[in-house]
Amino acid sequence: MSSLLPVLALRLSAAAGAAFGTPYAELDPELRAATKPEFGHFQTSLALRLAKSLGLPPRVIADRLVAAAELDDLCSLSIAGPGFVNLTVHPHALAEAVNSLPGQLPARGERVVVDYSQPNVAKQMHVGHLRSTVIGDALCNVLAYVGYEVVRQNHVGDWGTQFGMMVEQVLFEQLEVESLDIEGLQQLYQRGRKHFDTEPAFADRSRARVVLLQSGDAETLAIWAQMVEVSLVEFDRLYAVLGSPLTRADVVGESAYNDDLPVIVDELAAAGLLTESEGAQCAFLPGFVGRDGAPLPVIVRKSDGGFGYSATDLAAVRHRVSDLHADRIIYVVDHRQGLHFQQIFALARSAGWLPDSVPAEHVAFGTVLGPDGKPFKTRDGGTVRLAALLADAVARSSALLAGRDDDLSETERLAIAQAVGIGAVKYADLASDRINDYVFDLDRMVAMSGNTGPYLQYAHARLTRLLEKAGEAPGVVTELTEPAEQRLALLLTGFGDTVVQVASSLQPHKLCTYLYEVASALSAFYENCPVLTSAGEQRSSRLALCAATRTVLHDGLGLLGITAPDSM
RNA sequence: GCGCCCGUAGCUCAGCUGGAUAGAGCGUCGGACUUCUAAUCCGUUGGUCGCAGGUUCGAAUCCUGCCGGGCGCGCCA
Repeated sequence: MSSLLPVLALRLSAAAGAAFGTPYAELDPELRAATKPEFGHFQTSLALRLAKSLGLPPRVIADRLVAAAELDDLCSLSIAGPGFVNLTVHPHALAEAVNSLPGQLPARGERVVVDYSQPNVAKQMHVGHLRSTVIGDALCNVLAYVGYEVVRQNHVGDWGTQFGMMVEQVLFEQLEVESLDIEGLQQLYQRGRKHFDTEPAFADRSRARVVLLQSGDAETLAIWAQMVEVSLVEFDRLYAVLGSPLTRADVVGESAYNDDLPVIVDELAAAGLLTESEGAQCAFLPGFVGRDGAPLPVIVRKSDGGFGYSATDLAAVRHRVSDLHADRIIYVVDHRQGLHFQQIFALARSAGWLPDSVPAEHVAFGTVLGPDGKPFKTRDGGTVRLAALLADAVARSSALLAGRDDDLSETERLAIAQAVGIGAVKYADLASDRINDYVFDLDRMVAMSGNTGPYLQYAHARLTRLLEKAGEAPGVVTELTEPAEQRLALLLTGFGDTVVQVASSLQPHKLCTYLYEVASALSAFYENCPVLTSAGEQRSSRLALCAATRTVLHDGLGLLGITAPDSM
């Protein structure tokens, strides 16, 4: 017994069954955290909801429920208001629950494939990639925690017509690609684009070069591979700065599906799902309409014979189910691609590549906005480089750190500034519901008060210091007398349920909200309950409570992909 | 035109598998440092939950219709 709520809910269901007949034991009592301290720790409105079907006044039902409940060992029950049943957990049961907080759940024998980050070769990573990477990392951690085997897939944009143009420009300029960095590649792209638009002969050569690339011409592939390499070096660098576990082993770029694309089209055609329309091979699915109510196609093969991005996405779905044996597929991609994924999932199911037993979910997220409330851009309208953004954040936290008088070494200070700056950005990205847009505001992100990363990190650092000073290893929680310590203990027991909920709803902000509540409860505890200056059993019990809180904060931040330094 | 998403305190956001007087933070104002790290804490101020109907014993939450905003709707991904 460790997570209180499920146990209490089960017992209440049993009580309903005993009092009103077996079928009622199936009812979820919908046990919730009490809305007010005077209502105890949990509350249920079960009696109110049963009033109609039982034909009895709610309070009578509540009376019988309480009489039938066998909960004396865990909590006391009371009836209040129109018929709410309030549960107040006994301190010893609460203490026991804190002492046996569950960790990572056992393997469930299911594999989840998570597609996220998706940077593009020859382009600087920007804020859009930040969101996908940060949210994707957090979800991978959470899914692993609840027992999934997580397979990361970084669907890097490394294929397509623009690479024909870029290779052609490299040859034209007689460049050594190895000498370029990511910025050099991006500028090369811009020169190539201009060249393409102004010189028809070059445009023709570029188109021919795409064919060479896709058919495996050695010289073309070599130049392309160098551009990919330069880009991956940069991605690796940024993942390191971000603290993302993504590696090259997770990169399965668009190019990886090149050989599958004809097969995709053939299989769709064989299944009778393709129609030629305006020279393109299209799948028209029921329920998808565009402007003027016209049927909306999924274009798998373009009129010029090339494959559309939908073909690549379909190949990826197929690969993930049949080769990677995914039991669940997740795409962390911005909300504007919602319709696209609806189409891909529907078509993949029609084609038999995606069985009904495998859920496919588009984890959509909103746009990062600038101070003007419009999509985040530099002053001249350019893309904000992720590298610059992160450097700014670290500089900001570093400046705050510099204002403190402590005895940290320069390396320690740097490491903390890094953890706080990056943590601040990540937390801000995760703290509100991902579907909402948010304004990128560094001042707010690095603030030490409010629902921010630094605030949580600070709570963790204080606890670490306190436990170091204690001079004894924390034992177990034995007494919880003060309301502040009960409230904190109660919250700690909700950690596991919160993580399970996030694994299901794929909403990391629920974990943020929970951790913030823990940190707030810790503050109240801190104010009201002296730890180091208390004595005897009270001291050791409070130390144990602090240790448990520190673990929850540390692990919770870890699930969010945020480092929790031991001092700040 | 059709579709998806959003609209809660001055600002930024929780709450929305319906449940007791709608919660935080920031900001305002006022307090607490020979610190369990004041990068903190406590108090104060503040809301027609976009509008109108409907379902219900009960609606910020569910349904319908509006209003306002964002995004999407065939060969970019």
